Amino acid sequence: MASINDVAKMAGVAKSTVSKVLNNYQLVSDETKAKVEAAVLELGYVPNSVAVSLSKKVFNRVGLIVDIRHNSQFIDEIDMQYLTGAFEKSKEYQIDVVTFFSSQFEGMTAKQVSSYLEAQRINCLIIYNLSRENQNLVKLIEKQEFYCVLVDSPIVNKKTSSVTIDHFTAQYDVARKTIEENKFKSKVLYIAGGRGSYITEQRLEAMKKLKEEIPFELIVKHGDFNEYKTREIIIKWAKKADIIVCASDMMAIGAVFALTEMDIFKPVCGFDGIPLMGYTKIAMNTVRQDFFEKSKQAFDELKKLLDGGEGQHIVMPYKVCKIDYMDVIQK
Amino acid sequence: MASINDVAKMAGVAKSTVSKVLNNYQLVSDETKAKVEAAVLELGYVPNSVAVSLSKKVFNRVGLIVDIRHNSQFIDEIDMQYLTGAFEKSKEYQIDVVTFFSSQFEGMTAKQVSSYLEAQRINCLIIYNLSRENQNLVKLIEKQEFYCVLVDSPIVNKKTSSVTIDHFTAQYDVARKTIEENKFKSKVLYIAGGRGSYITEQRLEAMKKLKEEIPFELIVKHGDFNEYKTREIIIKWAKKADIIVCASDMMAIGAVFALTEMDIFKPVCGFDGIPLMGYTKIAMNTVRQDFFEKSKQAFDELKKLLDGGEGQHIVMPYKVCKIDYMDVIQK
DNA sequence: TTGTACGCGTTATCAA
DNA sequence: TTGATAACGCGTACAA
Repeated sequence: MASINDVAKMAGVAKSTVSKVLNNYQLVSDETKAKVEAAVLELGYVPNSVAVSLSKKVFNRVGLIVDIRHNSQFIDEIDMQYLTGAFEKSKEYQIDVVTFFSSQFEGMTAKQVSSYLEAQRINCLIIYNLSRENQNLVKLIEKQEFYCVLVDSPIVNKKTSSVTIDHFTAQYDVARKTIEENKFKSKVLYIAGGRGSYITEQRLEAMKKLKEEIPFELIVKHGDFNEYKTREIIIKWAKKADIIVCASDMMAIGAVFALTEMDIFKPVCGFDGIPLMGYTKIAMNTVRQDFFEKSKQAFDELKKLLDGGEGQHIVMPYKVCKIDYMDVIQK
Repeated sequence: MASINDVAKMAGVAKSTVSKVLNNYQLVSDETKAKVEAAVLELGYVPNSVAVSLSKKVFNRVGLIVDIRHNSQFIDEIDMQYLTGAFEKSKEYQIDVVTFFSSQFEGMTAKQVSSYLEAQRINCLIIYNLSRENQNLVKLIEKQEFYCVLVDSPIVNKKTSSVTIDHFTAQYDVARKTIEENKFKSKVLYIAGGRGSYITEQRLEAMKKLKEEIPFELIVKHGDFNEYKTREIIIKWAKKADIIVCASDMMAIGAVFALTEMDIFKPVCGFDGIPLMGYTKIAMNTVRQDFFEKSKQAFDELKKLLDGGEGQHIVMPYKVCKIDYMDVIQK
């Protein structure tokens, strides 16, 4: 591993001059610049990022906080899409990332979380699907000690941006479509996500608006994005409903499988558009969003913040459609 | 962020003394030790890892190389299990990890890969499911410039360990069981994985042995672990076979779905035991292995290498069984 | 047992 | 336009 000293020696200049060339200072003659660049190429010199960070006193490291729920053996593909998107961007920008699971922070105070992250030299966060119940993280964002980008939570301040789809309109669209496609629709069972999650609240609001417009009787139960819990709700409540609207595909899959076992049929719609849906061979309306792209966008926003930009709100597109197995496996 | 100087000042000792206390040197009086520890606690001092690495000249960073295939929208859960296992251990050992996709290194020379990794201060690798065709990585391992742990590739040297299940016996077991359960078994279609993959070769050997023992006619086709390709193989060859043995669950799922569409039934067995299988509601024999655990074990082996141990070969357990939806969602 | 001084690889400042 | 030198925070030989 060649160091800056080796380059300086080979180019016959001082190491501070090498540093200037590398960091694009103005006051360097073309001649010495050329000499230095030749030496850099010859030695295959790459600056030692550790030393750079020590000297500059800033070490940009991004903590990715993913809300992986370990209550099923199946690891949510959504989070995987989020992570791969962020990994890709981290390579592009040459910024280190560290992955965390939000469960890690439960039971800690905001102060504890903050020093835990500081100890790992993390100064930025991308938080996916923050729950309002995660008080410590919410406080962290308010304190603005870290640069933050929130995916699917509508908080913005000077150091915090937000990247999300319009959950309200999306839920409205997919539910309206499903309800209108069906003959019996006087009773709708809505299986909401986890209490405290921002997206849960927005989606629930959409259902309430739709209820006024159509109208119908709305039964709301919380499935907490948990397939098994949804299953139990279905067993208990499905008979009372004409149509079942779920706030996530995972819950919708749980609902359909439970209905099948009960040997009754009710229209169901989901939310997310996950590829797994293709494998279940269930054809239901859902909201398709590009998690990979959303995560990449989030990283771009983070980069803007690091470059001195102010926090802003970004809205990404979605599509109401069905997920087909053949489309999924062909890419 | 308190530094070692702050601690020294508060404790009224020299910073080198603080360092000694922190690094558990023997020759420090209990009295000063107590003073220093009190100051550390008081200030919430955590050593600056950047400065530590610069000073020690070693920066342990692990590159995780996963073989995510982007030829399907569905991201392989196996890799996700591998990554989460490694992430968990990285926190336990306080060692940084960086995730790479093997496709990134295709077309690079061994030298290029090596300096690319060096530039990122990576000195360890965990490589999941290495393909023999990835010549640059194979050379890297042989050169022993990095501490390596290979998951599912049987290479071991001084700086390289291997963690794997017994693919030969596992493939033998599941195929034998499936064949014996069935009446017609004179022709077996074996859909192998990617050419060049170590596991592909071991599993294929098992089929050849079995063929001699039972015996039956063995037709071998390469599905490259690709579901879509498997589909095409099935459409072309399924009629010629009594039983279909697949070298992975993803391929097995592709096979079953294709057979269903062709409206013919043939027994199929898979390999891996992925939770996705539960969602397809297909009941087939497969080899269940714990990817999460395998990855954690791999990290443990890496730690041993870093602590001065020699490379060794670790064999993990597996189980021949079926994957049930209800088991999957309940955990 | 404690403290001093130097090195690690880089950037920033200031004098030449 | 260049070069010498002091930080940055820590570990460690060596002197006290």
